[in-house]
Amino acid sequence: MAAKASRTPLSRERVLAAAVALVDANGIGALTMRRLAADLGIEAMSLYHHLPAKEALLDGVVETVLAEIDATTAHLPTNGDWRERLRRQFLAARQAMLRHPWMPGLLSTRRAIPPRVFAYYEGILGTMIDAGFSYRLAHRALHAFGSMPLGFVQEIFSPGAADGGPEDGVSEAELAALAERMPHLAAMTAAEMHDSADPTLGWCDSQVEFEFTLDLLLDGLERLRRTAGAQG
Amino acid sequence: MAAKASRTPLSRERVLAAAVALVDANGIGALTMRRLAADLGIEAMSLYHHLPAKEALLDGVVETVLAEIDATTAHLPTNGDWRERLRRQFLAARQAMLRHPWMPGLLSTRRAIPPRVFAYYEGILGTMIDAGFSYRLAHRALHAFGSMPLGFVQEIFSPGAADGGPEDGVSEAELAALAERMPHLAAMTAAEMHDSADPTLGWCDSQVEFEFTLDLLLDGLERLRRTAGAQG
DNA sequence: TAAGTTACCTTACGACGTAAGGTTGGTCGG
DNA sequence: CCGACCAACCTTACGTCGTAAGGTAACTTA
Repeated sequence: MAAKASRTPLSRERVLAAAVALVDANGIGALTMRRLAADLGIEAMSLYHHLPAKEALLDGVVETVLAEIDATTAHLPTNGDWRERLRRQFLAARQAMLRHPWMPGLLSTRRAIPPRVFAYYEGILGTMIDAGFSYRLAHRALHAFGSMPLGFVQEIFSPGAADGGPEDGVSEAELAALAERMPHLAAMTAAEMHDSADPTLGWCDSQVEFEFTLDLLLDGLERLRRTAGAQG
Repeated sequence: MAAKASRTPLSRERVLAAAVALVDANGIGALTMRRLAADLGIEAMSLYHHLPAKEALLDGVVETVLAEIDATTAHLPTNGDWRERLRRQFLAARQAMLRHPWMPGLLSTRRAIPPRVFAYYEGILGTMIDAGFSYRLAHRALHAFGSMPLGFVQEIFSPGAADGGPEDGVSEAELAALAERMPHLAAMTAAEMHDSADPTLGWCDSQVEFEFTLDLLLDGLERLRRTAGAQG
Protein backbone atom coordinates (compact mmCIF):
# COMPACT_ATOMS: atom_id res chain seq x y z
CA MET A 1 0.00 0.00 0.00
CA ALA A 2 2.18 2.83 1.26
CA ALA A 3 5.92 2.89 0.74
CA LYS A 4 7.89 3.10 3.93
CA ALA A 5 10.53 5.74 4.46
CA SER A 6 11.90 3.94 7.49
CA ARG A 7 15.61 3.81 8.15
CA THR A 8 15.62 0.70 10.27
CA PRO A 9 16.01 -2.40 8.13
CA LEU A 10 13.19 -4.78 7.53
CA SER A 11 12.80 -8.05 9.36
CA ARG A 12 11.13 -11.31 8.52
CA GLU A 13 8.33 -10.40 10.89
CA ARG A 14 7.69 -7.03 9.25
CA VAL A 15 7.67 -8.68 5.84
CA LEU A 16 5.18 -11.32 6.98
CA ALA A 17 2.94 -8.74 8.63
CA ALA A 18 2.90 -6.76 5.39
CA ALA A 19 2.08 -9.92 3.47
CA VAL A 20 -0.87 -10.69 5.71
CA ALA A 21 -2.12 -7.13 5.33
CA LEU A 22 -1.74 -7.34 1.57
CA VAL A 23 -3.68 -10.58 1.32
CA ASP A 24 -6.37 -9.30 3.68
CA ALA A 25 -6.82 -6.25 1.50
CA ASN A 26 -6.45 -7.68 -1.99
CA GLY A 27 -6.74 -11.44 -1.89
CA ILE A 28 -4.19 -14.20 -2.12
CA GLY A 29 -3.72 -13.58 -5.83
CA ALA A 30 -2.28 -10.15 -5.09
CA LEU A 31 0.55 -11.62 -3.05
CA THR A 32 3.44 -11.47 -5.51
CA MET A 33 7.03 -10.77 -4.66
CA ARG A 34 7.01 -7.57 -6.68
CA ARG A 35 3.78 -6.28 -5.20
CA LEU A 36 4.78 -7.11 -1.64
CA ALA A 37 8.16 -5.47 -2.15
CA ALA A 38 6.47 -2.37 -3.54
CA ASP A 39 4.25 -2.19 -0.46
CA LEU A 40 7.39 -2.28 1.65
CA GLY A 41 9.19 0.31 -0.46
CA ILE A 42 11.89 -2.05 -1.71
CA GLU A 43 12.54 -4.17 -4.79
CA ALA A 44 11.37 -7.73 -5.28
CA MET A 45 14.79 -9.35 -5.01
CA SER A 46 15.44 -7.69 -1.67
CA LEU A 47 12.81 -9.88 -0.13
CA TYR A 48 15.16 -12.80 -0.60
CA HIS A 49 17.37 -11.45 2.17
CA HIS A 50 14.58 -12.17 4.61
CA LEU A 51 12.96 -15.24 3.02
CA PRO A 52 14.49 -17.96 0.87
CA ALA A 53 11.59 -18.38 -1.55
CA LYS A 54 7.94 -17.64 -2.06
CA GLU A 55 6.89 -20.95 -0.54
CA ALA A 56 8.65 -19.87 2.65
CA LEU A 57 6.74 -16.61 2.48
CA LEU A 58 3.46 -18.50 2.30
CA ASP A 59 4.56 -20.75 5.15
CA GLY A 60 5.35 -17.66 7.15
CA VAL A 61 1.99 -16.09 6.41
CA VAL A 62 0.25 -19.25 7.63
CA GLU A 63 2.43 -19.30 10.71
CA THR A 64 1.59 -15.66 11.42
CA VAL A 65 -2.13 -16.25 11.30
CA LEU A 66 -1.83 -19.42 13.37
CA ALA A 67 0.02 -17.39 15.97
CA GLU A 68 -2.86 -14.95 15.96
CA ILE A 69 -5.27 -17.82 16.62
CA ASP A 70 -3.01 -19.13 19.37
CA ALA A 71 -2.95 -15.73 21.00
CA THR A 72 -6.74 -15.54 20.80
CA THR A 73 -7.33 -18.97 22.31
CA ALA A 74 -4.46 -19.19 24.78
CA HIS A 75 -6.03 -17.18 27.58
CA LEU A 76 -9.61 -18.32 27.56
CA PRO A 77 -11.34 -19.32 30.80
CA THR A 78 -10.91 -23.00 31.58
CA ASN A 79 -14.05 -23.64 33.57
CA GLY A 80 -16.78 -25.95 32.38
CA ASP A 81 -16.69 -29.49 31.07
CA TRP A 82 -14.70 -30.54 28.03
CA ARG A 83 -17.49 -29.58 25.66
CA GLU A 84 -17.75 -26.05 26.95
CA ARG A 85 -14.01 -25.63 26.85
CA LEU A 86 -13.57 -26.86 23.30
CA ARG A 87 -16.61 -24.98 22.15
CA ARG A 88 -15.23 -21.77 23.58
CA GLN A 89 -11.86 -22.43 21.99
CA PHE A 90 -13.18 -23.27 18.52
CA LEU A 91 -15.50 -20.28 18.48
CA ALA A 92 -12.66 -18.00 19.51
CA ALA A 93 -10.50 -19.43 16.75
CA ARG A 94 -13.32 -18.73 14.36
CA GLN A 95 -13.37 -15.07 15.36
CA ALA A 96 -9.70 -14.84 14.43
CA MET A 97 -10.18 -16.78 11.23
CA LEU A 98 -13.04 -14.56 10.06
CA ARG A 99 -10.50 -11.77 9.70
CA HIS A 100 -8.58 -13.90 7.18
CA PRO A 101 -11.10 -15.77 5.04
CA TRP A 102 -8.36 -16.78 2.61
CA MET A 103 -6.58 -18.78 5.30
CA PRO A 104 -8.32 -22.16 4.77
CA GLY A 105 -7.39 -22.20 1.12
CA LEU A 106 -3.82 -21.25 1.81
CA LEU A 107 -3.43 -23.73 4.64
CA SER A 108 -4.59 -26.55 2.39
CA THR A 109 -1.76 -25.82 -0.03
CA ARG A 110 0.97 -26.33 2.62
CA ARG A 111 2.82 -29.57 2.10
CA ALA A 112 3.89 -29.97 5.73
CA ILE A 113 1.84 -29.46 8.84
CA PRO A 114 2.99 -26.26 10.54
CA PRO A 115 4.62 -27.15 13.90
CA ARG A 116 2.33 -24.78 15.70
CA VAL A 117 -0.62 -26.88 14.60
CA PHE A 118 0.80 -29.85 16.48
CA ALA A 119 1.04 -27.86 19.66
CA TYR A 120 -2.47 -26.52 19.17
CA TYR A 121 -3.93 -29.98 18.74
CA GLU A 122 -1.95 -31.24 21.71
CA GLY A 123 -3.99 -28.91 23.86
CA ILE A 124 -7.29 -30.07 22.40
CA LEU A 125 -6.27 -33.67 22.83
CA GLY A 126 -5.30 -32.99 26.42
CA THR A 127 -8.72 -31.55 27.15
CA MET A 128 -10.37 -34.70 25.88
CA ILE A 129 -8.01 -37.12 27.60
CA ASP A 130 -8.50 -35.28 30.89
CA ALA A 131 -12.23 -35.71 30.40
CA GLY A 132 -11.85 -39.47 30.22
CA PHE A 133 -11.60 -40.07 26.50
CA SER A 134 -9.70 -43.11 25.33
CA TYR A 135 -6.92 -42.31 22.91
CA ARG A 136 -8.87 -44.10 20.23
CA LEU A 137 -12.02 -42.06 20.68
CA ALA A 138 -10.03 -38.85 21.00
CA HIS A 139 -8.25 -39.70 17.78
CA ARG A 140 -11.54 -40.23 15.99
CA ALA A 141 -12.81 -36.99 17.47
CA LEU A 142 -9.87 -35.03 16.11
CA HIS A 143 -10.64 -36.32 12.65
CA ALA A 144 -14.33 -35.61 13.07
CA PHE A 145 -13.61 -32.02 14.06
CA GLY A 146 -11.73 -31.58 10.82
CA SER A 147 -10.74 -27.94 10.57
CA MET A 148 -13.26 -26.69 13.11
CA PRO A 149 -10.63 -26.33 15.86
CA LEU A 150 -9.05 -23.67 13.65
CA GLY A 151 -12.41 -22.02 13.22
CA PHE A 152 -13.53 -22.89 9.74
CA VAL A 153 -15.41 -25.51 7.80
CA GLN A 154 -15.26 -26.71 4.25
CA GLU A 155 -18.19 -24.83 2.78
CA ILE A 156 -19.26 -26.01 -0.64
CA PHE A 157 -22.05 -23.50 -0.73
CA SER A 158 -20.17 -20.33 0.08
CA PRO A 159 -16.93 -20.16 -1.85
CA GLY A 160 -15.67 -17.03 -0.17
CA ALA A 161 -12.32 -18.75 0.03
CA ALA A 162 -11.83 -18.40 -3.72
CA ASP A 163 -9.83 -15.41 -4.78
CA GLY A 164 -11.82 -12.31 -5.63
CA GLY A 165 -14.97 -13.36 -3.83
CA PRO A 166 -18.03 -15.04 -5.28
CA GLU A 167 -19.09 -14.45 -8.83
CA ASP A 168 -22.31 -12.62 -9.53
CA GLY A 169 -24.86 -15.37 -9.51
CA VAL A 170 -27.17 -16.65 -12.17
CA SER A 171 -29.85 -14.40 -13.58
CA GLU A 172 -33.35 -14.18 -12.17
CA ALA A 173 -34.75 -16.22 -15.06
CA GLU A 174 -32.13 -18.92 -14.80
CA LEU A 175 -32.73 -19.11 -11.10
CA ALA A 176 -36.44 -19.61 -11.64
CA ALA A 177 -35.75 -22.37 -14.16
CA LEU A 178 -33.36 -24.02 -11.74
CA ALA A 179 -35.88 -23.83 -8.94
CA GLU A 180 -38.46 -25.60 -11.05
CA ARG A 181 -36.21 -28.60 -11.45
CA MET A 182 -35.17 -28.50 -7.80
CA PRO A 183 -38.33 -28.13 -5.76
CA HIS A 184 -36.77 -29.06 -2.44
CA LEU A 185 -33.93 -26.60 -2.71
CA ALA A 186 -36.40 -23.96 -3.80
CA ALA A 187 -38.72 -24.71 -0.92
CA MET A 188 -35.87 -24.75 1.56
CA THR A 189 -34.56 -21.40 0.41
CA ALA A 190 -38.05 -19.96 0.55
CA ALA A 191 -38.61 -21.33 4.06
CA GLU A 192 -35.23 -20.25 5.40
CA MET A 193 -34.85 -16.94 3.64
CA HIS A 194 -37.37 -15.09 5.72
CA ASP A 195 -34.81 -13.48 7.99
CA SER A 196 -32.78 -12.10 5.14
CA ALA A 197 -34.01 -10.02 2.24
CA ASP A 198 -31.04 -11.07 0.13
CA PRO A 199 -32.28 -13.40 -2.64
CA THR A 200 -28.81 -14.72 -3.43
CA LEU A 201 -27.35 -17.74 -1.74
CA GLY A 202 -25.71 -15.60 0.89
CA TRP A 203 -28.63 -16.08 3.23
CA CYS A 204 -26.98 -18.67 5.46
CA ASP A 205 -25.87 -17.48 8.86
CA SER A 206 -22.47 -19.11 9.05
CA GLN A 207 -22.17 -18.50 12.76
CA VAL A 208 -25.38 -20.38 13.50
CA GLU A 209 -24.44 -23.23 11.16
CA PHE A 210 -20.97 -23.48 12.65
CA GLU A 211 -22.33 -23.70 16.18
CA PHE A 212 -24.98 -26.21 15.18
CA THR A 213 -22.43 -28.52 13.56
CA LEU A 214 -20.06 -28.13 16.47
CA ASP A 215 -22.72 -29.00 19.02
CA LEU A 216 -23.83 -31.95 16.93
CA LEU A 217 -20.29 -33.32 17.05
CA LEU A 218 -19.65 -32.49 20.71
CA ASP A 219 -22.91 -34.03 21.88
CA GLY A 220 -22.39 -37.15 19.80
CA LEU A 221 -18.89 -37.56 21.15
CA GLU A 222 -20.05 -37.02 24.72
CA ARG A 223 -22.56 -39.85 24.26
CA LEU A 224 -19.82 -42.13 22.97
CA ARG A 225 -17.53 -41.12 25.80
CA ARG A 226 -20.18 -42.01 28.39
CA THR A 227 -21.08 -45.38 26.91
CA ALA A 228 -17.41 -46.30 26.46
CA GLY A 229 -16.69 -45.31 30.05
CA ALA A 230 -19.67 -47.29 31.36
CA GLN A 231 -18.76 -50.52 29.60
CA GLY A 232 -14.96 -50.20 29.72
CA MET B 1 1.51 -37.91 -22.23
CA ALA B 2 1.25 -39.31 -25.74
CA ALA B 3 0.70 -37.12 -28.75
CA LYS B 4 -2.33 -38.05 -30.76
CA ALA B 5 -2.15 -38.66 -34.49
CA SER B 6 -5.92 -38.57 -34.80
CA ARG B 7 -7.55 -36.98 -37.79
CA THR B 8 -10.88 -36.22 -36.17
CA PRO B 9 -10.80 -32.82 -34.50
CA LEU B 10 -10.71 -32.42 -30.77
CA SER B 11 -13.73 -31.60 -28.70
CA ARG B 12 -14.22 -29.89 -25.40
CA GLU B 13 -14.89 -33.28 -23.84
CA ARG B 14 -11.67 -34.81 -25.14
CA VAL B 15 -9.72 -31.81 -23.92
CA LEU B 16 -11.26 -32.05 -20.47
CA ALA B 17 -10.65 -35.78 -20.27
CA ALA B 18 -7.01 -35.21 -21.14
CA ALA B 19 -6.81 -32.50 -18.49
CA VAL B 20 -8.18 -34.82 -15.82
CA ALA B 21 -5.71 -37.51 -16.85
CA LEU B 22 -2.86 -35.02 -16.75
CA VAL B 23 -3.75 -33.80 -13.27
CA ASP B 24 -4.26 -37.34 -12.01
CA ALA B 25 -0.81 -38.26 -13.24
CA ASN B 26 1.22 -35.14 -12.47
CA GLY B 27 -0.69 -32.96 -10.03
CA ILE B 28 -2.62 -29.76 -10.49
CA GLY B 29 0.57 -27.79 -10.95
CA ALA B 30 1.29 -29.66 -14.16
CA LEU B 31 -1.92 -28.44 -15.75
CA THR B 32 -0.69 -25.63 -17.99
CA MET B 33 -2.06 -24.73 -21.37
CA ARG B 34 1.20 -25.65 -23.09
CA ARG B 35 1.58 -28.96 -21.34
CA LEU B 36 -2.02 -29.98 -21.93
CA ALA B 37 -1.73 -29.00 -25.58
CA ALA B 38 1.44 -31.05 -25.91
CA ASP B 39 -0.32 -34.07 -24.46
CA LEU B 40 -2.98 -33.62 -27.10
CA GLY B 41 -0.48 -33.12 -29.90
CA ILE B 42 -1.45 -29.51 -30.59
CA GLU B 43 -0.18 -26.06 -29.65
CA ALA B 44 -1.25 -24.11 -26.60
CA MET B 45 -3.25 -21.48 -28.44
CA SER B 46 -5.32 -24.10 -30.22
CA LEU B 47 -6.94 -24.96 -26.93
CA TYR B 48 -8.70 -21.63 -27.10
CA HIS B 49 -10.90 -22.94 -29.87
CA HIS B 50 -12.45 -25.32 -27.39
CA LEU B 51 -12.26 -23.30 -24.18
CA PRO B 52 -12.33 -19.54 -23.67
CA ALA B 53 -9.75 -19.37 -20.89
CA LYS B 54 -7.90 -21.40 -18.33
CA GLU B 55 -10.50 -20.72 -15.68
CA ALA B 56 -13.06 -22.34 -17.96
CA LEU B 57 -10.73 -25.30 -18.31
CA LEU B 58 -10.60 -25.65 -14.54
CA ASP B 59 -14.37 -25.29 -14.33
CA GLY B 60 -14.67 -28.02 -16.92
CA VAL B 61 -12.31 -30.32 -15.06
CA VAL B 62 -14.40 -29.88 -11.92
CA GLU B 63 -17.56 -30.51 -13.90
CA THR B 64 -16.06 -33.68 -15.38
CA VAL B 65 -15.20 -35.14 -12.01
CA LEU B 66 -18.57 -34.15 -10.60
CA ALA B 67 -20.18 -36.01 -13.47
CA GLU B 68 -18.12 -39.03 -12.55
CA ILE B 69 -19.43 -38.81 -8.99
CA ASP B 70 -22.96 -38.39 -10.28
CA ALA B 71 -22.57 -41.48 -12.43
CA THR B 72 -21.24 -43.42 -9.45
CA THR B 73 -24.04 -42.42 -7.10
CA ALA B 74 -26.96 -42.25 -9.51
CA HIS B 75 -27.76 -45.94 -9.62
CA LEU B 76 -27.31 -47.03 -6.05
CA PRO B 77 -29.96 -49.14 -4.32
CA THR B 78 -32.60 -47.05 -2.60
CA ASN B 79 -33.65 -49.39 0.17
CA GLY B 80 -33.07 -48.60 3.81
CA ASP B 81 -33.85 -45.54 5.88
CA TRP B 82 -32.48 -42.09 5.13
CA ARG B 83 -29.29 -42.76 7.03
CA GLU B 84 -28.44 -45.90 5.09
CA ARG B 85 -29.22 -44.18 1.82
CA LEU B 86 -27.10 -41.13 2.44
CA ARG B 87 -24.34 -43.23 3.94
CA ARG B 88 -24.26 -45.39 0.82
CA GLN B 89 -24.24 -42.33 -1.39
CA PHE B 90 -21.49 -40.47 0.43
CA LEU B 91 -19.27 -43.53 0.58
CA ALA B 92 -19.76 -44.14 -3.13
CA ALA B 93 -18.85 -40.52 -3.82
CA ARG B 94 -15.76 -41.04 -1.75
CA GLN B 95 -14.68 -43.96 -3.91
CA ALA B 96 -14.86 -41.71 -6.95
CA MET B 97 -13.10 -38.86 -5.19
CA LEU B 98 -10.22 -41.05 -4.07
CA ARG B 99 -9.22 -41.34 -7.69
CA HIS B 100 -8.82 -37.55 -7.84
CA PRO B 101 -7.30 -36.41 -4.54
CA TRP B 102 -6.61 -32.97 -6.00
CA MET B 103 -10.33 -32.33 -6.47
CA PRO B 104 -11.12 -30.77 -3.08
CA GLY B 105 -8.41 -28.17 -3.51
CA LEU B 106 -9.51 -27.35 -7.01
CA LEU B 107 -13.19 -27.19 -6.10
CA SER B 108 -12.46 -24.69 -3.36
CA THR B 109 -10.93 -22.30 -5.89
CA ARG B 110 -14.11 -22.12 -8.00
CA ARG B 111 -15.89 -18.81 -7.61
CA ALA B 112 -19.32 -20.10 -8.51
CA ILE B 113 -21.02 -23.27 -7.41
CA PRO B 114 -21.10 -25.69 -10.34
CA PRO B 115 -24.75 -26.23 -11.40
CA ARG B 116 -24.36 -29.96 -11.06
CA VAL B 117 -23.70 -29.50 -7.36
CA PHE B 118 -27.14 -27.96 -6.96
CA ALA B 119 -28.79 -30.96 -8.56
CA TYR B 120 -26.71 -33.31 -6.45
CA TYR B 121 -27.70 -31.60 -3.23
CA GLU B 122 -31.33 -31.50 -4.35
CA GLY B 123 -31.30 -35.28 -4.20
CA ILE B 124 -29.78 -35.36 -0.74
CA LEU B 125 -32.24 -32.79 0.48
CA GLY B 126 -35.11 -34.83 -0.98
CA THR B 127 -33.97 -37.89 0.92
CA MET B 128 -34.09 -35.99 4.17
CA ILE B 129 -37.38 -34.25 3.51
CA ASP B 130 -38.99 -37.57 2.59
CA ALA B 131 -37.75 -38.92 5.92
CA GLY B 132 -39.62 -36.23 7.80
CA PHE B 133 -36.99 -33.55 8.21
CA SER B 134 -38.12 -29.97 8.51
CA TYR B 135 -36.53 -27.67 5.99
CA ARG B 136 -34.72 -25.98 8.80
CA LEU B 137 -33.15 -29.14 10.16
CA ALA B 138 -32.33 -30.36 6.68
CA HIS B 139 -30.65 -27.05 5.97
CA ARG B 140 -28.53 -27.37 9.08
CA ALA B 141 -27.73 -30.93 8.14
CA LEU B 142 -26.45 -29.90 4.72
CA HIS B 143 -24.09 -27.45 6.36
CA ALA B 144 -23.01 -30.04 8.91
CA PHE B 145 -22.19 -32.52 6.17
CA GLY B 146 -19.86 -29.99 4.65
CA SER B 147 -18.09 -31.66 1.77
CA MET B 148 -18.81 -35.21 2.89
CA PRO B 149 -21.61 -35.68 0.34
CA LEU B 150 -18.91 -35.29 -2.30
CA GLY B 151 -16.76 -37.81 -0.50
CA PHE B 152 -14.06 -35.82 1.18
CA VAL B 153 -13.29 -33.97 4.39
CA GLN B 154 -11.05 -31.07 5.23
CA GLU B 155 -8.08 -32.94 6.64
CA ILE B 156 -5.58 -30.73 8.44
CA PHE B 157 -3.45 -33.72 9.30
CA SER B 158 -3.01 -35.24 5.86
CA PRO B 159 -2.24 -32.57 3.31
CA GLY B 160 -2.35 -34.91 0.32
CA ALA B 161 -4.36 -32.23 -1.42
CA ALA B 162 -1.28 -30.04 -1.71
CA ASP B 163 0.55 -30.31 -4.99
CA GLY B 164 3.39 -32.80 -5.07
CA GLY B 165 2.31 -34.80 -2.07
CA PRO B 166 3.45 -34.41 1.51
CA GLU B 167 6.92 -33.27 2.34
CA ASP B 168 9.32 -35.68 3.94
CA GLY B 169 8.61 -35.24 7.61
CA VAL B 170 10.76 -34.13 10.46
CA SER B 171 13.83 -36.12 11.41
CA GLU B 172 13.80 -38.88 13.99
CA ALA B 173 15.52 -36.63 16.55
CA GLU B 174 13.21 -33.70 15.95
CA LEU B 175 10.24 -36.02 16.27
CA ALA B 176 11.48 -37.28 19.62
CA ALA B 177 11.95 -33.71 20.82
CA LEU B 178 8.48 -32.80 19.65
CA ALA B 179 6.99 -35.84 21.38
CA GLU B 180 8.52 -34.78 24.66
CA ARG B 181 6.70 -31.48 24.59
CA MET B 182 3.50 -33.13 23.40
CA PRO B 183 2.91 -36.14 25.58
CA HIS B 184 -0.71 -36.67 24.58
CA LEU B 185 -0.04 -36.65 20.86
CA ALA B 186 2.90 -38.97 21.43
CA ALA B 187 0.82 -41.34 23.52
CA MET B 188 -2.02 -41.29 21.05
CA THR B 189 0.24 -42.09 18.13
CA ALA B 190 1.83 -44.88 20.14
CA ALA B 191 -1.54 -46.30 21.10
CA GLU B 192 -3.07 -46.02 17.65
CA MET B 193 -0.07 -46.98 15.56
CA HIS B 194 -0.13 -50.64 16.43
CA ASP B 195 -1.90 -51.70 13.27
CA SER B 196 0.54 -49.91 11.02
CA ALA B 197 4.31 -50.23 11.03
CA ASP B 198 4.69 -46.82 9.39
CA PRO B 199 6.15 -44.36 11.93
CA THR B 200 5.17 -41.30 9.92
CA LEU B 201 1.85 -39.55 10.34
CA GLY B 202 0.33 -41.62 7.57
CA TRP B 203 -1.03 -44.10 10.06
CA CYS B 204 -4.61 -42.90 10.01
CA ASP B 205 -7.07 -45.06 8.16
CA SER B 206 -9.02 -42.40 6.33
CA GLN B 207 -11.82 -44.76 5.44
CA VAL B 208 -12.47 -45.63 9.07
CA GLU B 209 -12.27 -41.98 10.12
CA PHE B 210 -14.60 -40.92 7.34
CA GLU B 211 -17.21 -43.49 8.29
CA PHE B 212 -16.91 -42.65 11.97
CA THR B 213 -17.49 -38.96 11.35
CA LEU B 214 -20.33 -39.69 8.98
CA ASP B 215 -22.12 -41.96 11.46
CA LEU B 216 -21.59 -39.43 14.20
CA LEU B 217 -23.40 -36.84 12.13
CA LEU B 218 -26.12 -39.14 10.83
CA ASP B 219 -26.94 -40.50 14.29
CA GLY B 220 -26.98 -37.04 15.82
CA LEU B 221 -29.29 -35.78 13.11
CA GLU B 222 -31.58 -38.78 13.47
CA ARG B 223 -31.96 -38.00 17.15
CA LEU B 224 -32.84 -34.40 16.36
CA ARG B 225 -35.27 -35.52 13.67
CA ARG B 226 -37.06 -37.77 16.14
CA THR B 227 -37.33 -35.23 18.95
CA ALA B 228 -38.47 -32.53 16.53
CA GLY B 229 -41.08 -34.89 15.10
CA ALA B 230 -42.29 -35.88 18.56
CA GLN B 231 -42.72 -32.35 19.86
CA GLY B 232 -43.78 -30.71 16.60
C1' DT C 1 -15.44 -22.65 -58.20
C1' DA C 2 -15.51 -18.87 -54.93
C1' DA C 3 -16.59 -17.62 -50.37
C1' DG C 4 -16.85 -18.85 -45.73
C1' DT C 5 -15.92 -21.43 -41.72
C1' DT C 6 -13.35 -24.41 -38.74
C1' DA C 7 -9.33 -25.98 -36.61
C1' DC C 8 -5.02 -25.27 -35.99
C1' DC C 9 -0.42 -22.40 -35.86
C1' DT C 10 3.13 -18.36 -35.12
C1' DT C 11 4.60 -14.52 -32.83
C1' DA C 12 4.67 -11.58 -29.11
C1' DC C 13 3.51 -9.18 -24.58
C1' DG C 14 3.40 -8.49 -19.76
C1' DA C 15 3.58 -10.77 -15.21
C1' DC C 16 5.46 -14.24 -12.56
C1' DG C 17 9.46 -16.52 -9.43
C1' DT C 18 14.19 -16.21 -8.98
C1' DA C 19 19.47 -16.94 -10.44
C1' DA C 20 23.64 -14.12 -10.73
C1' DG C 21 26.03 -10.55 -9.52
C1' DG C 22 26.59 -5.38 -8.38
C1' DT C 23 26.40 -1.29 -5.03
C1' DT C 24 26.10 0.81 -0.88
C1' DG C 25 26.92 2.17 4.05
C1' DG C 26 28.03 0.71 8.60
C1' DT C 27 31.01 -2.24 11.89
C1' DC C 28 35.34 -3.59 13.65
C1' DG C 29 40.18 -5.57 14.32
C1' DG C 30 44.85 -3.74 13.45
C1' DC D 1 42.53 6.01 11.08
C1' DC D 2 41.94 2.42 7.70
C1' DG D 3 41.04 -1.41 5.00
C1' DA D 4 38.48 -5.73 5.16
C1' DC D 5 34.07 -7.42 5.83
C1' DC D 6 29.26 -7.86 5.58
C1' DA D 7 24.28 -6.98 5.77
C1' DA D 8 20.75 -4.85 3.11
C1' DC D 9 19.29 -3.49 -0.92
C1' DC D 10 19.41 -3.03 -6.26
C1' DT D 11 19.89 -4.21 -11.48
C1' DT D 12 19.60 -7.23 -15.12
C1' DA D 13 18.12 -11.23 -17.18
C1' DC D 14 16.09 -16.04 -17.94
C1' DG D 15 12.46 -19.29 -18.47
C1' DT D 16 7.52 -20.10 -17.76
C1' DC D 17 2.95 -18.69 -17.44
C1' DG D 18 -1.82 -17.10 -19.65
C1' DT D 19 -3.38 -15.14 -23.69
C1' DA D 20 -4.07 -11.12 -27.46
C1' DA D 21 -3.56 -10.61 -32.45
C1' DG D 22 -3.45 -12.32 -36.58
C1' DG D 23 -2.06 -15.94 -40.06
C1' DT D 24 -2.89 -20.49 -42.83
C1' DA D 25 -4.67 -24.61 -44.64
C1' DA D 26 -8.44 -27.83 -45.24
C1' DC D 27 -13.21 -28.71 -45.48
C1' DT D 28 -18.12 -27.12 -46.39
C1' DT D 29 -21.48 -25.10 -49.05
C1' DA D 30 -23.75 -21.89 -52.70
